[in-house]
Amino acid sequence: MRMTDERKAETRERILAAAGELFRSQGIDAVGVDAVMHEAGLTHGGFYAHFASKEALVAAASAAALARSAARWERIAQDEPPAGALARIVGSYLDATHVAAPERGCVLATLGPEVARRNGARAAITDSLRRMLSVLEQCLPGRRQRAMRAMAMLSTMVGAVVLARLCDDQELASDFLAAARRASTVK
Amino acid sequence: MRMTDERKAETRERILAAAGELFRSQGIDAVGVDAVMHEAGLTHGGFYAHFASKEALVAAASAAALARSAARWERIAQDEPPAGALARIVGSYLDATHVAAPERGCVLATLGPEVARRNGARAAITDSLRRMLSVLEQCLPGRRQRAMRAMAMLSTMVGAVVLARLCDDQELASDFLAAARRASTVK
DNA sequence: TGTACATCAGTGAACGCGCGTTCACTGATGTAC
DNA sequence: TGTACATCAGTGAACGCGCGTTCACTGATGTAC
Repeated sequence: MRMTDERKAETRERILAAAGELFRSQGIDAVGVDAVMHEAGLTHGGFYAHFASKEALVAAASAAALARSAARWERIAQDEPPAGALARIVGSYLDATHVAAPERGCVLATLGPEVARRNGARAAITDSLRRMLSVLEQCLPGRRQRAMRAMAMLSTMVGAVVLARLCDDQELASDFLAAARRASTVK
Repeated sequence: MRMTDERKAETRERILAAAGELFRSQGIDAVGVDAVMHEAGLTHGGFYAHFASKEALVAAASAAALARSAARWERIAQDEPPAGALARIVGSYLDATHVAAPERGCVLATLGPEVARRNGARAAITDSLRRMLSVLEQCLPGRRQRAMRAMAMLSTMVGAVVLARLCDDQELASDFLAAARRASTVK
């Protein structure tokens, strides 16, 4: 069944995508290698042709998933004027759709604490985290303390999504999003 | 070895405290019932005299740990005038000591996404979450939109601690804390 | 162009291990006489 | 007050199960002649 290098790379991407979705929706430790491979349409034994260990997959999948978010933000910032880009980024992040779909959502809010405990994964996402901060910084109005304001804004966004997902009460959840939106735009 | 009801309750508290620390520092799925019981100075078999299942422990330990935070905030708000209380609460939350000690830190930032995936635990912490919001609201200056501003502030605090723990770079981590402190006090 | 061989992504059975849970037990303590 | 019994928190061996990882294999495809 030998495939060309290109097809192998495609399979690897499929495994990464499956892992990214499953880890985000169920948590890293709750998802086994076999579940990831099954989701990717393969059997579990083939996993080690692509990754050295589950830890390596965790790092690669977290990094890939966050890199997608970073790339999307960068695309928005290139296509629109700063104020509009910022509104789009913040608006889509602090949205009930995002809260309801962790499997496709921001890794910072779905896996933040879990990734923070794993040195490999933590190191692997740092680059995307900086890229996201940089996009916010570029889009922010005014000149003073933009880096700091970008960090505070990202903190508010991540925290609001985490807290909205924690709420048993739908109304409280959407209040968290509204409050964070207000804090991020009125400024 | 029969103990009086009081001693049984003490043992239960010891199990809850051990679970609270271990879950927060290593993650819920990474900590087994036997590790919790060993940390509490007991053997694993006795666990089921206190809890119906690991899930029940997760809910009880998360709730107990967050309730401690809520009680501490309430005590501070009672002992000090609003502005001072707010500064103390925010200052100790957005502190490098807090970031460095997840095992004793706020459950929202250490286990937020993990608890959000578990219906039992999520329901169990809602009360403490509301109490914490209520304390912030009481301490906030001004009258307009206090509930909303309290939610945005808690979001910023939780997000900043999550992100500071994610940073591979110590300097970036303390920048997140400083940025969140600034956003929470300048207002 | 056709044939023989080498490659290696993916298969599926098997491994040791630690998990959550169960259970027969034990022995210190509370209760009844 | 002293003795016999009941209780049940805690012990430690055992259970079935799913985990991460290994490995002999297979067969479609690339390469050499």
